[in-house]
Amino acid sequence: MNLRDLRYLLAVAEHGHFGRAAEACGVSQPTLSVQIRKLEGQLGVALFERGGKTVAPTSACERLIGHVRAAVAEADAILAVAGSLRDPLAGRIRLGVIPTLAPYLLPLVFAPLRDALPHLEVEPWEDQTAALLDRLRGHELDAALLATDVDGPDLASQPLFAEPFLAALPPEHPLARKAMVAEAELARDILVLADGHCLRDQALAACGRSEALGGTLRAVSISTLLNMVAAGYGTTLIPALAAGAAEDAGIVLRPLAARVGRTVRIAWRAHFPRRAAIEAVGEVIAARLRGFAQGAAKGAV
Amino acid sequence: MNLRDLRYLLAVAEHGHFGRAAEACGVSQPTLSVQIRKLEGQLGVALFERGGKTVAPTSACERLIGHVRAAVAEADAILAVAGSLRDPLAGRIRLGVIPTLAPYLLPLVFAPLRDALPHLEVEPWEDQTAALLDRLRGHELDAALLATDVDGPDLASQPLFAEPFLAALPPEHPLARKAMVAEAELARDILVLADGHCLRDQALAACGRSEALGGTLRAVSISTLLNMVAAGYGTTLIPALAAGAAEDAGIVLRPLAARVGRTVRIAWRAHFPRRAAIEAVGEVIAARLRGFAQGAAKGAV
DNA sequence: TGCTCTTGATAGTCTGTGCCTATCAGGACG
DNA sequence: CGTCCTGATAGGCACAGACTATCAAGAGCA
Repeated sequence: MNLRDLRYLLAVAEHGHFGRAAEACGVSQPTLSVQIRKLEGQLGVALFERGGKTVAPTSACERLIGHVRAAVAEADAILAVAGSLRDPLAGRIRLGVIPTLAPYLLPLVFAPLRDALPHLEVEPWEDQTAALLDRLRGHELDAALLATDVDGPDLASQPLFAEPFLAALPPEHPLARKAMVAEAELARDILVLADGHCLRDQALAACGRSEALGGTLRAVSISTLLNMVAAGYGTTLIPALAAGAAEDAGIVLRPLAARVGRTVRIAWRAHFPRRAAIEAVGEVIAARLRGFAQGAAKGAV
Repeated sequence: MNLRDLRYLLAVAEHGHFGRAAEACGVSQPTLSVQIRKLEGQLGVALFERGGKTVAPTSACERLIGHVRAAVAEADAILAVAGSLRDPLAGRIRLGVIPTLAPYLLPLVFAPLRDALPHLEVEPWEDQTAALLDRLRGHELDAALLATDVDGPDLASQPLFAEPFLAALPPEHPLARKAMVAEAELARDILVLADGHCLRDQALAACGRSEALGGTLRAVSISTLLNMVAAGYGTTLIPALAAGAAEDAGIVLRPLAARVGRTVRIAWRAHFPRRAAIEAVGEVIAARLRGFAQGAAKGAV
């Protein structure tokens, strides 16, 4: 049994006439005669009573035709839905974003994404790098915005923009009097995020330490860190997109002598079939942040 | 797009593995790979993301799969319903019966029909011959029990049993003293049914008249006729199956000298596809009435 | 009654497609 | 680094579905 046969059956039932049904189906009349007869053979029931001039559906046909209509309607629905899904720049993209990026980047790119890709529904998911990669590999996410390289042949990625780090100092800190801070100078009293944040490792590496300061601080967000710095507990190192939040907290920001920073990139499964959507999202974000590396050093976003 | 392809799609989605899905479908793995890929091409969307070891449905696939399941389920329903309709001795037969036969025959054959053809639902419809033939030709009935020959190449029929006529007389009627009545003797004061009843014409023909007695009587049933006879308004001629009703009304019945009668037959459209059901019904009725022609003359049914 | 028109069925043929086996390619794992 | 697993690809075969041409059966009409 075949969907085509079911359409033929519907056509004959509707027209009550093989010739006109064949015309409606765009095939020849013998084709319809043969296929309907074959269908009757497969089903084991007569579907039509062929009289001299009339073709009338049998009661068996009437019992079946509701299901036939339903099957054909579902098949049409499949085609219709597939048609609406055909646009690679439409649909939903589940996008993971690391916590040190999400609160500062997403407000910047939401409107551009909506404008440039109106049919793409970007659904953000905030978590740490390792969790995002797990979800990405587990098909729970389609892409992720990370600040680290990704490895493994199952994933691919593309850099979007460079984000410098800035020294964040309490106003009364001695280093706040300098126009520029050397990374190593922060090592003495730097505060870093909790385990699992890529920014923690990057900040420690930047100032030449391999271990965090002893202590119980387990800051889970840059926001917490900034409050600690503002209260004079120490210094820290923040990504440039968080500059606005830092200044709002009354913190002094200084560029770093070696201009260290991180590269934000978008990652996806190598076999993900809607790569075009990923690349479009990445391009919109990159365009929004273009020239950011230069401007950020001067505090402009 | 093909129902087979949809089943393949469901199998791959369910197993997440082309090889095992192919085994479940009873085809080779390359067949599935090719057909799924072809389906993706037809739909214009990727359905599965093939990773190194994993096959995961895309979001498009998840959007479509409900319709796919529905289409396949409807197709299965078609097969299941067709299977249940396959028995030619099952289903519904709309059976027309003429009014001079229905009230006397149906009570006799209902139980035998139910016993012999338990899956066949015989739905009686009572009307005069011409109306029954119209409905039969118009596919509103599947068969009809008539007492006349049918003509035309579009209809076929088969005799079931012979039903003699009996003279029905008021007890005080002069003819009631005779053991047997010659048909012509009834002509003087015979009462007949209204226009359209085949029995009217047959009764008139039997006693050699071509016109009914003048008058306003338009009896629409044998029952009315019997009441008229019982009241002494005249004589009539009834089919043997109505003998019981006549005797209940206190009417004297006499066999006819020339043994005229009618033949009850079943008629159907020549192209009606469930001829087996018709013939089975006819055979049950004929069997029930077998030997009736002889017995009826003696008043036994 | 016989002619013609309509309509579905049948025959013969061709092409496309679905299936197979054999083999390749890429990634995982010891 | 070789081996296994898994999906993709290639080549060949067979059948199904489509076409054209034609037949057969009824209906309508002269």
